[in-house]
Amino acid sequence: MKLHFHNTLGRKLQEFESLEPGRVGMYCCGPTVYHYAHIGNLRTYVNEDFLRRALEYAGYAVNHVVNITDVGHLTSDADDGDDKMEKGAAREGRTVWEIAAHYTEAFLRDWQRLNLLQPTHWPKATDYIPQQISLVQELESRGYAYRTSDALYFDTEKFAAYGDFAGIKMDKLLAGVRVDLGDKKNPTDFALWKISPKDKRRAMEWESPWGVGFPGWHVECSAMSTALIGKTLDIHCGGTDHIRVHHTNEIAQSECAHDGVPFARFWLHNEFLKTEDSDKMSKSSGEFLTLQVLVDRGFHALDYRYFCATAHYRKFLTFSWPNLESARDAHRAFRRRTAPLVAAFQASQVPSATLPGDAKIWQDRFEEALGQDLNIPKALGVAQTLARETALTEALRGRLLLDWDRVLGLSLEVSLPEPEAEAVDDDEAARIDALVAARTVARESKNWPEADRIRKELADLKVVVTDTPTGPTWKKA
RNA sequence: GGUGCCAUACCCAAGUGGCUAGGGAGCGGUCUGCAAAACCGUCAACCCCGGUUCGAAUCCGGGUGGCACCUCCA
Repeated sequence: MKLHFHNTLGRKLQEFESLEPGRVGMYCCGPTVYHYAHIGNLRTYVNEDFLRRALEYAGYAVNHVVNITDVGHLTSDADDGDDKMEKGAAREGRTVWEIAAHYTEAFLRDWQRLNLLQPTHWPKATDYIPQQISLVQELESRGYAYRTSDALYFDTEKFAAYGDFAGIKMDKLLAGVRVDLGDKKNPTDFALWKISPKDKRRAMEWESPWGVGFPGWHVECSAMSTALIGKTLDIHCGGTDHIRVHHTNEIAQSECAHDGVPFARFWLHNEFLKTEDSDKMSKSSGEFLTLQVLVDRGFHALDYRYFCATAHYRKFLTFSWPNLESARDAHRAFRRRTAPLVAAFQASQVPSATLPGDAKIWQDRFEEALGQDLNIPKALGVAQTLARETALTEALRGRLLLDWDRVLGLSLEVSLPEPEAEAVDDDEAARIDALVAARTVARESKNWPEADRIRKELADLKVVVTDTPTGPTWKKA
């Protein structure tokens, strides 16, 4: 099975090949844990999970690294700006370490609820300070760094290919008036190590050859990816917003420190989730939606996962409640349709070695979609169509769907828990049970008007009765 | 100002030169007393104007509208 990805490096579709046969080193930029992740952040991790799963589906062993940024960097590359972690701590009256622990935990909980596979490594930036310092030392010894009063900066002029990745035309950028140079030599120069002012203590700071301070915000990704994967990554992922500054700087740092060894071979960038009024979701603009808010509104986390699967990762996806509801309905119907098929396969005990020819065609269609720049919406369409394709036996369809679910990650083999029903006290439950029993009596004597009258009465109590082969069930609406 | 992206039916959304994408909603039906679910059927689109071509949603030019990045961001 062949995989093709749109590589930001070169901006074109390219057949994927790993450096080492059968093995993939994949680094994905993770969260800064100063606040909850919003559903826009999470879209990226869901898409990266589809990628991870598609690679494993294709037979690769994936060394998957997602960093946890628990050290504050400044809110800008210039000298001013606040530290996000310290800001979070001030906001909540806690220490930065408490903030990091709390939001890391919340993040991992979302990760699990979305059924995202655990990365091979979850490195924390603060656990890799020595590696970051030595990376900066490499750069300094090779002449790529210079000192100012407050920091050690990377001199982007020394890296000829600096603007290539993002398509920045350096001469035009220089004409820009929005960049305050401060002590920097070039507007694109960025801090490798920030030195704490003599008279001020920071919550997080470390000794270094340049004085007590903290690493620049691009350094951690370079240092940790090298430590855990190697100098050259097969795949590096992130949001489109990172192309311009973060990833451009990661490339500069890494390749200069490693004497030109290419930093990453494939760059995949996720497009944003937008809200209806065309804003991207952003924490800095105030209100934002978390996964918990969706859950509180009665959605299952996997409804959101399905929602993400309906759009290609390089396209904007517009969030609105009706759009999410539509995806939820599609998701629930899909599960109801596939559950009997999966059950039929599990009961059939068919040896799963070879696939009959007519099933092979479906398999090929699904894999082809994955291979076309990870076209999950198309793959999902194939799955939806197969679920209704009666030319294949139920067991065979169940077998294919279960196999494909290794990529879709919807946990089709288990049923989704019912949404939290409104709490009902014992007295009320007893009254409802009595009414339902009375209705059953009426139905048994075919007294339909009476049965319907009771259904109506229950409806007034916000109770919905559903008749099943094993008798009626009810739930509070 | 610089760079780039997008426009597909009621809604979401695939599609990159000929081959029914898919889903949700709606409508009609089958089946269950009714309801729910399921199943079947149905509906409809390629922003505008030119061009290339036997053939264009798809390629090219122009226009209009929307958006993103260039400051922390997924």
